[in-house]
Amino acid sequence: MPRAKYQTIYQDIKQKIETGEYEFQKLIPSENSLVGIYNCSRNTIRRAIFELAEGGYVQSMHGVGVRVIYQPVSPTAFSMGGIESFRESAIRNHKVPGTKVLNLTNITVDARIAARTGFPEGEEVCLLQRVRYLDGQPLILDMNMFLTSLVPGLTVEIAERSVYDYIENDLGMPIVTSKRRITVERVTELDEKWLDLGDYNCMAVISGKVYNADGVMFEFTQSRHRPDYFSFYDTAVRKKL
Amino acid sequence: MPRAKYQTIYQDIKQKIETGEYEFQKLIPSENSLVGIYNCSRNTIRRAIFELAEGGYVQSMHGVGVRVIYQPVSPTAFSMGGIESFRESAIRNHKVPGTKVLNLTNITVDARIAARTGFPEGEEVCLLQRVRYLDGQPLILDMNMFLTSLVPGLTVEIAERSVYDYIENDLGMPIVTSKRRITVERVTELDEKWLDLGDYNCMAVISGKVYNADGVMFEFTQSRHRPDYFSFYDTAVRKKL
DNA sequence: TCCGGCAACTTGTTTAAACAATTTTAAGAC
DNA sequence: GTCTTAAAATTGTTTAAACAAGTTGCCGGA
Repeated sequence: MPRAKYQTIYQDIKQKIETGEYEFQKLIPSENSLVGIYNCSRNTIRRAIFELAEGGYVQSMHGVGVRVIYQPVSPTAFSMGGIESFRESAIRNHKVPGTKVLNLTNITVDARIAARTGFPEGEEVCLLQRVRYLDGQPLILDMNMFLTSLVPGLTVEIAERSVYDYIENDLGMPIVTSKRRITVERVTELDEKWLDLGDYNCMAVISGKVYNADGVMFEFTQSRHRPDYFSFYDTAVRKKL
Repeated sequence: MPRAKYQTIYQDIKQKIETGEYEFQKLIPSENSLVGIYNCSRNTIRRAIFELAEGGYVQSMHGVGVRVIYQPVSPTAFSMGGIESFRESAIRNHKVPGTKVLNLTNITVDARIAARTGFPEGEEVCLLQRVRYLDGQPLILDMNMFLTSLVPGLTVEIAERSVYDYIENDLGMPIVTSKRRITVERVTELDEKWLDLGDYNCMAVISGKVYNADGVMFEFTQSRHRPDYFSFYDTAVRKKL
């Protein structure tokens, strides 16, 4: 439930765009009109519009108006984007999610791991490896490392359900920023052992560092996807220097 | 040259972070301090900080301060992110760029192309295919389609240099929003013909729709990268509903 | 020593206003 | 009719102020 006014307005306009009430390529009402509609100040309207522009819904044009540039995405395969859990993505893509936990152990960060993940050497982390199923097919191999000091008490039951639910709701630690890197890497023995790969010799890999509300990196994650079930979306707005 | 005050402040703080004057994991001066430093209002400071947060440089903490979470990226291979041209990316990655134009023809959009690109059927577009070299190695296969009505007068010379320079500087059409999709696809005959692939049977593919300042999609682009030279960066900030 | 509570500081949200920059529209001159 | 010019409308930037909400630290009381 959005408590801030600009979030309510954002949601309302977004919905009007998605349902077609505000048509593709047409202009939405001017900022001053929206001030009257939502009974708020122009700044609040502008903030909502700003977020819509970032999501690729609209584009502002100086002296002209705000144009709708949203078009629905054809829901092929398994699309991603933004910060969301596997479970959230699966539901959004109308797939039945499944999870098998391969490994859940505590380890100490050595030099090699420190260089690859960014965790300080000597720190205690919880290593979690999982196979992800969509409609029964094993398609994704997940590896997570959580700082034990910030994410204690992980169990196989939690890992099978949703670790993010546990972190945000049970531990009460908000997740804020996520820095990700997408690469394509060669298939490994582990990939071949656990996934249905066909004759693919590459995997789509998302590596990410996740920061909590204190700005501390508490998770390193690597997600290996079978190529034909991978699709990542991104909207970029060009900055003027 | 940033003309707006918040852009100047953004650049200044960003530089202080990159040079280490504002240290990793430390807090930058409070908003009220920055108001004094830059002699402006708090809103202007907040806007600069907001943009820094979006770029993954800082993270605001309610009631505490603004923490630096920037760490330099190890410059492996060919990294991407944001909206930038091949030439800009190459220079940023300290590689020598090269381009060979394979094809430059005008075609009319048929039903199949319309479905894949989003261009209206019957529209005239300019089809451009290029091989991209980094330090002499053929690594990327680019395909672009430009709306002829908005991007007229394309020549092989322009295609060898930089089409974006031509569009933004010569035609004076600002590029604003770019919606991209990253997938991994099987190698095609064209890939094998023009690129050094080794035994890879997959390619990293970036498909994008590019919109100008009028909110009109004027370009569809597909960029096929050899896996080991592909790396895409993204920073996501979790929204509160 | 421990704990409560208050004060000070910090970021988050909202309003109001003024001016700049750009585009569109309308009025008017020819 | 056509062109020029002015007015109106629209988004972009900046300032100022007030209050809300969260965290820190200090001080005093038990």
